[in-house]
Amino acid sequence: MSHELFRRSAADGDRPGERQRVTLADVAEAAGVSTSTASRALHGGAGVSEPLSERVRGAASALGYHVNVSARSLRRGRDQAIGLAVEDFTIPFFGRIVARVERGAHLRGHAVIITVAGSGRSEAESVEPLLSRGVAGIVVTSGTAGAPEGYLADVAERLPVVQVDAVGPSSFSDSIGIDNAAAGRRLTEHLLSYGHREILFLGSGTAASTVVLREKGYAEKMVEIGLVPRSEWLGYDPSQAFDAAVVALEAHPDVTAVVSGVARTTTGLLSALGTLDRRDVAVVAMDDIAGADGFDPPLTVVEQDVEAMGDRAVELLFERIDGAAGPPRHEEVGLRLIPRGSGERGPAHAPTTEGGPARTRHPPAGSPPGDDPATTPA
Amino acid sequence: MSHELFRRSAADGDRPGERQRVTLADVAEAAGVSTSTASRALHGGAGVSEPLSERVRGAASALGYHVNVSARSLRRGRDQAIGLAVEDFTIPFFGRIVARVERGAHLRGHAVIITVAGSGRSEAESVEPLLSRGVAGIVVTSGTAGAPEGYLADVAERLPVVQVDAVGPSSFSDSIGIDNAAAGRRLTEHLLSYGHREILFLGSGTAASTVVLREKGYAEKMVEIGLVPRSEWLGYDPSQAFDAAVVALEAHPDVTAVVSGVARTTTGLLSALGTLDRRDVAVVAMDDIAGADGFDPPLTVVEQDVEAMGDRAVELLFERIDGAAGPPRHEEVGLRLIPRGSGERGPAHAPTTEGGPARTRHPPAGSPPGDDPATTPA
DNA sequence: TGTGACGTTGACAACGTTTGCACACGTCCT
DNA sequence: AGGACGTGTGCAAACGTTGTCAACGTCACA
Repeated sequence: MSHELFRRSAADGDRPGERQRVTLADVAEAAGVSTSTASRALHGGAGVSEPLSERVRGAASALGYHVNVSARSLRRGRDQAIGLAVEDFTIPFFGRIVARVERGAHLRGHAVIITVAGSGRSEAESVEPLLSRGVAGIVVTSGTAGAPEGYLADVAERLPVVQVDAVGPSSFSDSIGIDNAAAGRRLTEHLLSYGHREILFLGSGTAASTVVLREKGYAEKMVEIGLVPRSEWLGYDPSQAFDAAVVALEAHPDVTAVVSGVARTTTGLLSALGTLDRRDVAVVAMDDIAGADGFDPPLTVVEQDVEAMGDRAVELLFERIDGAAGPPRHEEVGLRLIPRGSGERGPAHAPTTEGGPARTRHPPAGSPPGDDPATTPA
Repeated sequence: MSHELFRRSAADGDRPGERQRVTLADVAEAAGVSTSTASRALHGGAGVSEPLSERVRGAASALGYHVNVSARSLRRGRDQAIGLAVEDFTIPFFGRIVARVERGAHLRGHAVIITVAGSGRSEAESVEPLLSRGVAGIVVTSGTAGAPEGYLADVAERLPVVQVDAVGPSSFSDSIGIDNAAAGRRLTEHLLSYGHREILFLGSGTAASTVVLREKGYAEKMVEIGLVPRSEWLGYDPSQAFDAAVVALEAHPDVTAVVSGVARTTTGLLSALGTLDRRDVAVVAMDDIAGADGFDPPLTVVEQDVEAMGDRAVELLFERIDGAAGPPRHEEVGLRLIPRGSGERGPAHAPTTEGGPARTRHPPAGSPPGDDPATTPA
C-alpha cells in the first residue's frame, strides 16, 4: 500500500530521514469529525454510528494512521505491554518460554519488553525499565527470582507478576512450574526399576531452586528404600560441565546409573561418559534436549510441558491484569517420561562392595511394571 | 529501601492493587523547585547548580521516583526502545542473537521490544506494534525479511533497520551476516580433501536465503572440480527432519559424505544415518549445535561467530540512531571450522559406478594440507 | 556606577491520546 | 402537545515530560 506517500510531499520536518507522523487529528479532519469521535470509532468500540465509524476507519487506513502508543499509555496510565524477565535467552528452555509468552501477549494485543534477570544484573536493574514504562504485568523466569533482595516481592504488590519455572523462596505472586521433587523421584524410580542401586545425581549447583528440589526428590527416594544418595554439582557453565563431570564420575567409579538433574550439564555428562569409556552407565536426564535421540544410546528423559507452562503463565498474568483478585496461585504442569534407551539398561556389573545378586543386563522389551510413561498434571 | 512506603498511606486510588505513581511534580515540590529544574537535574545533564541538583536527586530517590517513559517518549517523539524481530525464539541461534542485542541495548539505556517475524505473521503485523511505539530502530533476523511484501523496505526509509543473518533480496538497510556461499564451499572442500567424491547437500528448504546460498557454494565447488552436485530439502520442521532425511539418504545410497547445510535438520540427519546403519558416512554441518561433541563420532562443524554478529548488529543500529548517514552497509563475521571427527573420515567404499582408485579409510592424523581450520572475516 | 553578559531558574506550551461532561437532536410516552 | 429519554457528537481537560523563552540575580568590565 505504501501509505507513506500521502505524507511524503509534506515538508520534511526536523531531522533528515524523519517523516511526519500521522496523528488522530489528521484522521479526524480527513473524515470531517472531531478527534473524540475518531478515537471512539477506531478504538473505543461502541458509541459511534456506523456510517461515521466507517468513514473514520477509511480515512485512517488511507492516511496510514498508527495509534501513538506513548500518548495512549500516558493518558491511560498503563501501557499495553508486558515485561518478560528471563535469566538467559541462549538456553533453549527459556527460548520456548519466550516464544509462548510472546504469542500469548500478541494475541491479546500487548507488546513484550524483554529484560535479563539474574546473570549478574540486580533485580532492580532488571525490573526498573519495565516499571518506568508502566507495563501491565511481568512474567519472570529466573532461578534467582525474589532472592535475596526481595525487590520482586515489592513489585508484585503493585503489579501482576507471574513466576515461571523457578519459584522464589516465599511465593508472593502467581507461579507455574513443575513438581521438581516428583521429577527427581521419577527419574530415580525409573533407574531403580531396572535394578540399579548405585545411582549418582548430577546437578548444576545449589543456587537454582528447581535443581535443589529435584535432588531432594532423588535423595528422598534413595533413602526411602535404604540406599545412600550421592550428589555432585557440575556448575552452571555448560562448556565446563564436561570437565566437572569427568571429575565427578571418577570420584564415583562404582555407580551404574546417573541422574542428570538439569539440561545444561547433560551433554557435558554424556561426553564425559564416552571419554571415560563408561558407556555402560545408564542415564536418565531432566528435560528433553535437541538431538536426544541422536545419541548412542538415545537419551531417556523426563520432559516438562514447557509450552503449556508458557501459555498458562500468560493466562494467569492476564487474568490478574483484567482484575482478578485473590491470593497467589501456584500451578504445575505435567511430566512425561520418554524412554529412549539410555535409561532402560540394567547395571552392567554388580556393585563391588555389596554382594547383591547379579541382574540381567537387559530387561524384557517395554516398560517395566510400575513405571507409567504418562503422568497427569499435579 | 521499600520506597513505596512513602506513598502507601495515600488513599488507594482507582483500582485495588494500584498504587499512586510518583511524578516529577512530586519530586520538584519535595525539593522546592520547579518541574523544569527537577527534569534538568535528573535527566538534562548540565545547567543546574550542584546544591540544587543534589537536593533534587535526594528527593527523587527518597520518593522512589521513576521517570514515566510514556510521557518522555510522547514529548520527545521517539521512544528509547528498539525493536527486535525474530523468526523463532526457540531456535538456539536466534536465542544467542537475542541475548546479545538485549545486552547491547541495555548498555545504551534502551529497552527491547520483541516481535515474531515470519512464521505465518505478515511483516506488517510484526512491525506495526514497533512503529506504534516509535521505537528508535529495529533489528530484524528472519529468513523472510523484506519479501515478498517489501513492507520492511518501506519501514527502513523512516527508521534505522539492521538485518541480521539473512539479508533480503534487495539490501535496503544495513546488514550483518556471513558469507554463506563461502561457508558452503568450505564445508564441501573439507570433505573433498578427505577423498570424498559422492557428496550430498541437505538443507531445510529454498525459502531461506542463507541456506540457498550455502547450497550454491557447495554446488559451485562440486562443479568446479567436475563433480555432480546433489541436493535434497528436508523441510523446516526439525521433528520431521528425521523422516525426510531417511528418504533423502535412501534416494542416494552411494554417497559417502553429507553436508548438513542448516542446524535445524542436523540432528534429524544424524539420527537417520544411525537408523539406516550408515554411520560410515562422513558428515560436516553448518553451525555448532549443543552436544555436538557428544555424538559418535563427534560432529565436525563450520561455526559462525553469532555473538559478534549480535554485537555488531546493535552497534550498526545505534550508529544510525545517533545520526550516521550514508548508503546501506553490509558486514560479515568470520567462520571457523571445528574438526571433531565426523568430517575427518575418508569414503568407506569406493563409488559403485565409477572405477576410481580405492582410498585409504583414514587420512593421517591432523588436518590434511590445504585446509586451514581458522578463517579470517570476509 | 551603569551596562551587558552570563549562569541559573521558573512559567508555560506543547506532544497525541482518551474520556467525562455537556449538548443537540430525534423519538416515545403520558 | 410537552416533557423525559437515549443516541450521537463535540469540547476541553487531563496524563507526565521536555524544551523554549523570559526573568532574575550576579558579576565583570567599561
